[in-house]
Amino acid sequence: MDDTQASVSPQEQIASPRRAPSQQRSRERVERMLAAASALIAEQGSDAMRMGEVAERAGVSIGSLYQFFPDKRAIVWALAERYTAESQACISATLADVGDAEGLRDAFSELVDIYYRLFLAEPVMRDIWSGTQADKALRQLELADSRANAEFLIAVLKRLRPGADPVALDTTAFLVWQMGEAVMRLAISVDREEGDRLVAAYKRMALRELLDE
Amino acid sequence: MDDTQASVSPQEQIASPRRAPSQQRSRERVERMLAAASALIAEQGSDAMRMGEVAERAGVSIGSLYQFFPDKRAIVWALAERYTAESQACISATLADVGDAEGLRDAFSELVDIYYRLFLAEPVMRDIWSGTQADKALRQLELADSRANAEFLIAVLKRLRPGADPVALDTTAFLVWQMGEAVMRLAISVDREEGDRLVAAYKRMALRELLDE
DNA sequence: TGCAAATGTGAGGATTACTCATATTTTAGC
DNA sequence: GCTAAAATATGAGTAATCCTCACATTTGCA
Repeated sequence: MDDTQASVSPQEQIASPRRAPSQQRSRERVERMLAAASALIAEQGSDAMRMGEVAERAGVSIGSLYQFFPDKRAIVWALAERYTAESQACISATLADVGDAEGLRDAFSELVDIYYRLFLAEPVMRDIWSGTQADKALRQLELADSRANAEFLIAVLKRLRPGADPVALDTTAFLVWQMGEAVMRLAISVDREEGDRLVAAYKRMALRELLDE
Repeated sequence: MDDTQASVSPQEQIASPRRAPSQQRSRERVERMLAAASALIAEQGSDAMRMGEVAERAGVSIGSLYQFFPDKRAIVWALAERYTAESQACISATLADVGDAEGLRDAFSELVDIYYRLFLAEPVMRDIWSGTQADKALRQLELADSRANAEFLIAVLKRLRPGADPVALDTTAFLVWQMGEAVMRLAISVDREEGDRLVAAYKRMALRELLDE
C-alpha cells in the first residue's frame, strides 16, 4: 500500500494473470482481450486505453477482463512479455556463436539495426517502453529483463577477453546495453534523420567500448 | 476564457500557471502549494500525490489550487522548471570557460558528480525525471531542456575542435548528454555500489568520446 | 446425469481530477 | 474615504474510470 520509494518490496509486484485460463473457450477470449488491448495501445497509447473499451472490442464483459487480469498494468505487462520473450530469443541467437572481435562487431551492429527497426515499426512496443519508465514496479521488471539480455553480451565479452576483470566487463556490457535502450527511446522521439544519426553514433561508440578497451 | 494560446502548435501543450498571481497574498499561497506538492512527491511520488492533499497541506482550498494550476501536470512541471533552471545555470557556469582538453575533462567529470549527487539526494527530481518519461508532452519539453543543456557542451567541443564536422559534433555531444541522463536514471534504480560503478564507467566512456575522437 | 469448478456478467462502489456559482478581499480611480 | 472592478477564495458537485461482487451460465468429470 505505502510504496515508499526506495525499497522495492517483492510483494506488491506486478501480477500475472489472476487466474490461468484452463479451458479452450477462455483461452480464446483472453487472446481476444490482448488483441483488443494491443490495437487500442497502437491507436491511442496505453494511458488512454480504457478497460471498458478493451472489453467491448474483445466482445467480453468488463468482469471477464478482470477475471484474468488483476488490473490494467497486468494487460500491458502481458503484452510486453511477448515482445521481451521474442527479443530475448533473437538476442540469444545472434550473439550465441560469436567467436572473435569481427563477429561481435557484425552481430552487435545487426542487433542494433533490428531493434531500431522494431521500435520504429511497433507502436505497441514504443508505448510500453515509454510507459514502463514511469511505473516503479514495471521498471524493475523491465530492468531484470534488460539484465538478462545484457548477460548474452557479457558472455561474449568474457569469451573474447578471458583475462579481463569480470566485474568491469559486467559493468561495461550492462552500461552499453542500457544505453542502447535509452538511444532507442530517444531516437523515436526525434525526427527520423536525427534518430538515424544518433543510432549510428551509438553503434560506433558502443563498439569502440566493447572491442577496443 | 483567457486562452493565451494564440500560437498553439499542433501538439498538446503543458500549461503554465493558469493565471499569474499578481498580489502578494496569492504569491505566497502559490509558494505554499508548490511546497506542499514537493513534500508529497518526496514522500509518495507524484503519481500518488492527490490534488486534495496538496490543497489541504498548503492550507488552501482545492479551488484555489486550480486557480493557478490548470491541472496536476502543471504543478509537477512548475517544480521541474525550478530544477532545470538551476541546473542550466550550473552547467553553463561549469562549462563556460573550458579552454582545453584537460579543462573539459575536469569540468565534465565535475558535472557528472554534481548531477549524480543531486539525483541521489533529491527525491523530487528523481520522481519528476521518471514521471516525465511516460508523458509525451512532458517528455518533449524535457527533451528541449536537455538539448539546451547539451548546447553548452557542443559549444565547448566546437571551440576545442574547430575543424570537425559540426553535425557530427552536435550528434556526439547530444548523444553523450542524453546518455548521461539515462545513466542517472539507471544508477538510482540499482543499488548504490552498482550505481557508482555505472556512473564511473559512463564518465570514462563519455570522456573518451568527447576527447579522443 | 449431477455436481463442483471454471467462467461470464454488468450494475454499482469508490476514488479522484477538475468545474463553477458564489463569496470575499484587494486594487485603483475619483 | 468611497466604490466599482478585478483578483482571489471556496468547496460541494460533476464526470470519468478503475475495479468489485453477487449472481448466472457453461464446462469438465465421476
